[in-house]
Amino acid sequence: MKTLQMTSSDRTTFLTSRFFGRLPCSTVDAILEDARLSTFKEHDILFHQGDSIVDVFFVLSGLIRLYRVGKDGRQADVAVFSKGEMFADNTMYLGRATASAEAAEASVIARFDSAKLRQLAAADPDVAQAFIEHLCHRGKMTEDLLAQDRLLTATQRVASYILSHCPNGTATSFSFRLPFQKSVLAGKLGLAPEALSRAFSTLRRSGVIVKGRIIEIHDRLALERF
Amino acid sequence: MKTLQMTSSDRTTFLTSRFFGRLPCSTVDAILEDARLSTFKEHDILFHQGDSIVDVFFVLSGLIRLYRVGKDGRQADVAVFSKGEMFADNTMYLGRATASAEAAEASVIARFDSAKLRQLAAADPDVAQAFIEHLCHRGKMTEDLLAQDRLLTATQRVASYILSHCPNGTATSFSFRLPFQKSVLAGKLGLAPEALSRAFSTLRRSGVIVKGRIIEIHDRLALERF
DNA sequence: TCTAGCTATTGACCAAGATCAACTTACCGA
DNA sequence: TCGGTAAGTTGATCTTGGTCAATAGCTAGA
Repeated sequence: MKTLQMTSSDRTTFLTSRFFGRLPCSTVDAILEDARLSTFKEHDILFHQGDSIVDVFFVLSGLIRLYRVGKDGRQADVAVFSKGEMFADNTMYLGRATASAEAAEASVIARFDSAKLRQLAAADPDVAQAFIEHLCHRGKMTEDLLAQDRLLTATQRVASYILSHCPNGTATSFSFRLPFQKSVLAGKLGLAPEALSRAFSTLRRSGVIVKGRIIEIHDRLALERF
Repeated sequence: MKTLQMTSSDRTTFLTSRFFGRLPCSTVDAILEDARLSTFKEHDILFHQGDSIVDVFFVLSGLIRLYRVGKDGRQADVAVFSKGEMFADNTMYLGRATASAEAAEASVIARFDSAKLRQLAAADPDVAQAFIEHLCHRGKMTEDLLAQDRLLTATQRVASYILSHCPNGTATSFSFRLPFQKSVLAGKLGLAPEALSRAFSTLRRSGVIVKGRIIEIHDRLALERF
């Protein structure tokens, strides 16, 4: 882990993010003054489930996965965060990490002091609002995963994920590049990597072609029928 | 649905709840002035997934389940709320219901105007903090369910639920009464009712005896081994 | 260019839980 | 007290996805 200086590109990442983007620049500046940047190598652990956490984290680049560990050592992902996303903000109030955090790729992470942010949230309604909105959104993402796990088959979950990357408009074919390894997508969707692979294989008959990280959809309507 | 007056017992329910309990009485009084109470019969729908919601809801008595509906009409519970719990507060900021709400038992529900609560949260840091803490807690509950679904078998999930009702202390045997029908517990744990029944049957060999809604645990340590 | 290691795919097998059906138990109202 | 209905249990079968192993493909470094 190495300490870094913030670049103007980093600053842009903050300003265009969900949390910071709705705050006045002066407030953002005040918060960013306190930012401490670190790099993490792939597989580095940021914190463990149950740890006392005194920081809030933000992804400047790379990928972070949150996971819980079962008694038998197996891991289950509960969230994945990419560039521009804040995480572990719930620990400002819960105090302890609800899951472990690991860098799924080499990452640059900014950290902010929880106590200072709590004070700022108490003093500035805009900051409190930003947290409330962020937590509402985060909660919906988790609820989405729970509902999908409970309602959909593996293939339907993959189809749904693909459709969520469909550009707006009426195009029936499109392609996109997976922003991470397939094993990370498998974890996010609550599947074993083999099951993800089989789901892609099943979707091949519905016009989904996988070339490494590139996913080509030849018939969007066929996907929507899953 | 019938409109009701608030009783002193209702007021106590508010004051001892997670959300209201941490607020000054003057703030609680201001919020409760706006409360509108209604009764719902079992199976009454409060709102549907996707509805525009302009209220925040609170359970004074009874039981509310939030569920999502799949394309095939199947339902998956994503949360269950009992007396003293607030729900659909995320719609203050998301605007639309992320799930449908149904009374799982005859219920008395208080409703509060979202716009007024948003204004109050913007004006009063204590109210904003109460929402933030409530959303953090709520998010952890959802993450708990997601992680359990992904990590545990049906029997382990039931064992875990039972252990969460274990009184503090060193007693190795105890009993408690399920606060709702078993079919509601099944939904909450993401199981078919038959699967819940089989899990209880499996746990019989580990000292768990089911008598209607009464669950008797004869060997807590055996349960902890699941 | 080649080799080693990592990622992903495919095959085979097995376990868990859903689904459907039938039966039992419990509760409520007449 | 009796009958009807709802809740819960149990059996059988099927589907889905996990696990383990082997293989293929891809990438990076020498």
